Amino acid sequence: MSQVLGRSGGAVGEEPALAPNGYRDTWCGQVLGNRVDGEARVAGWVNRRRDHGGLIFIDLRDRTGIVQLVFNPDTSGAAFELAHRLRAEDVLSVAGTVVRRSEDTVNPELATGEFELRVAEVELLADAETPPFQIEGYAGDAGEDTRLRYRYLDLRREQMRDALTLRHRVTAAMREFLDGEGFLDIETPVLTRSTPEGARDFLVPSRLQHGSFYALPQSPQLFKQLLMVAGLERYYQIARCFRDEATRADRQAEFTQLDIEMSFVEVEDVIEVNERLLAYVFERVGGPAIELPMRRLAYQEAIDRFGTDRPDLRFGLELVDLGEALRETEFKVFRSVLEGRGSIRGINAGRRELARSELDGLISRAQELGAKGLVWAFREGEGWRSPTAKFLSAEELAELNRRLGAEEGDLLLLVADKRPVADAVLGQMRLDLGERFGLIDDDEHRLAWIVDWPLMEWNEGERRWDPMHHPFTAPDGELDPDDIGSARAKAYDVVWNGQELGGGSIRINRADVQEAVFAALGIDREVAEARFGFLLEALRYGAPPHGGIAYGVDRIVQRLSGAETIRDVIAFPKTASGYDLLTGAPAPVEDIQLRELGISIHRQKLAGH
RNA sequence: GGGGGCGUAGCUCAGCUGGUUAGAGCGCCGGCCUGUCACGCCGGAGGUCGCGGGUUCGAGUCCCGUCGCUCCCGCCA
Repeated sequence: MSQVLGRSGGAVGEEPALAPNGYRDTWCGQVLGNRVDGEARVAGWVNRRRDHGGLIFIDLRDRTGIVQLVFNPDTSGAAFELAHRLRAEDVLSVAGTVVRRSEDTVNPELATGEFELRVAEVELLADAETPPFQIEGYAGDAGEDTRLRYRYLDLRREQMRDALTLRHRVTAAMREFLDGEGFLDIETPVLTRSTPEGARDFLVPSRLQHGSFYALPQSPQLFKQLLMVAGLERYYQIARCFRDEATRADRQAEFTQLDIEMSFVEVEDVIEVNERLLAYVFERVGGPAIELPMRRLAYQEAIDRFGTDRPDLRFGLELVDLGEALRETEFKVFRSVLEGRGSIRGINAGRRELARSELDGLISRAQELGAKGLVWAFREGEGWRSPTAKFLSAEELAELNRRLGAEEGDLLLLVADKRPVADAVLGQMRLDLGERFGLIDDDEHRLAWIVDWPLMEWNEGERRWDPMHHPFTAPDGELDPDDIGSARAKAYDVVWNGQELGGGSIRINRADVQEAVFAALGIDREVAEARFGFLLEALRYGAPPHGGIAYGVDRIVQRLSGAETIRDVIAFPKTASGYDLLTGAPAPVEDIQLRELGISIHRQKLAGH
């Protein structure tokens, strides 16, 4: 992933003024030009020591950067003696004279490289054991498990400081904007009620009610709706959320959302405020400029043209539906798919030359993605060069070429399968090919709203309707119980270069509509009352029309910083299997703690096999 | 839950079809060095080859199990 911010655009912003104290009166990274020949005191960590015998250089590091210290026995014998014993990561406070370096000793690589501090006085504030890895190594970073085990050392690295600084600037900009728009920052509970829908909950046992559990929130969804019922009108929260599901490069079980909710709004109102929010945040942190209003794309159009509900709009290679061209086909493979109400879809990948082995690679990739096969072809004259060409009539080939806009030499890829499979396969292959053929410009940024979502989707495995977003999303228009499949939702996602940044909806604000949606989802009245009775009840007491959105803060920062994984923008992340390698969590607890909670655990290992 | 990759010195890694005493760079320790900034030069220490079992005359290397890290699928309303 490319870095979106220029270095000057700055993960690290202008440093705030430093209140001088006994340890320091300026930052290491601050340009010392205005203090030349004056006294200065700085504090920080020994980044590197270069001992020349009669002269010792130390790079002193603090949050803002590095300054070179010079220890010369002619300046201070005592300081020189101490400097000789200093080692990496020792913590110092030093005072001395700011000196402009001579022309030939300037270090252009260093922000403070024109200056140095001639040390007269040094105090060793803390000494450090040899760190398990070099803070600024150049043989390659330490492995991630080592970095996480000693995260407090890993965070001393400039790259990590920059990531956390950027994260701060992003959340600060969010707060600035929302504060200016009249939103209230309100905290909601972390110990809450389990709602078995959606992801697996993290549970917290109750000591006072054995056998009962709190759940950690998957999102503040219901509480923010209650805040709207309560008349708070505009709410936001940078909220920690928890989902007990597998971790990924862009997913942690514990993550941060920017959660927003507004009253007396429709879809357009929410989108309008949020476009300005994103533009403001990006502008404040030096991210890409956002043109407003942002592009809108209906869900169905996104699926039709890109095979996904979060399309990367930076390049073409759009999907084309080819069923019409093959209605009468004799080719058995296509025919049986069409008769089974499947679809045949294709991509024109443009004029390419691929070896047979590369084409085979495309076929395996398609199969890996779930397709039974992949038809490849190159347009040649009026027809195709393709193993499949002989099964298709000249008219069919001509019509396929026309629909795909195929010109001489263009590579055509077709998938025949159930519609969702064909979409998923071609949608992903489109991304693969865009990358492979260099069609994606890293400096280009396309943000778009995906709107006009289906309200529900059919879950074939469970043979029931599931909500596309969540069960509190307002239907667009009346809900027809006999035609659930065509119900639309007042929902919207914002997508950036093929990644979902956030999503939301107008919520149901009437109890009868909420009950009808629960019924359509196959949640009967009693169950609905038991699980969501408090919401239904609140909706009966005068709930304003309301809606909102939630953003993945970690992902936004990851994207802005160009980090490979979400873990690189989280101070203390967990590993793929959910461990915190620094603290050792999760860990066994004392038996007495379990007894207090009324929990018994089978300790299999006590048998001692 | 499933599939792939990885695990060798403090760190990053090399180690061939199984074969004598397991190597490199950085770091660390000692010595020399007054303009380096990835300082340089000389010398040195440092290994349960993740762990357990098996095959073999012999295992870092092959097999089984297990633990950990990681990527992907499932999952993530």
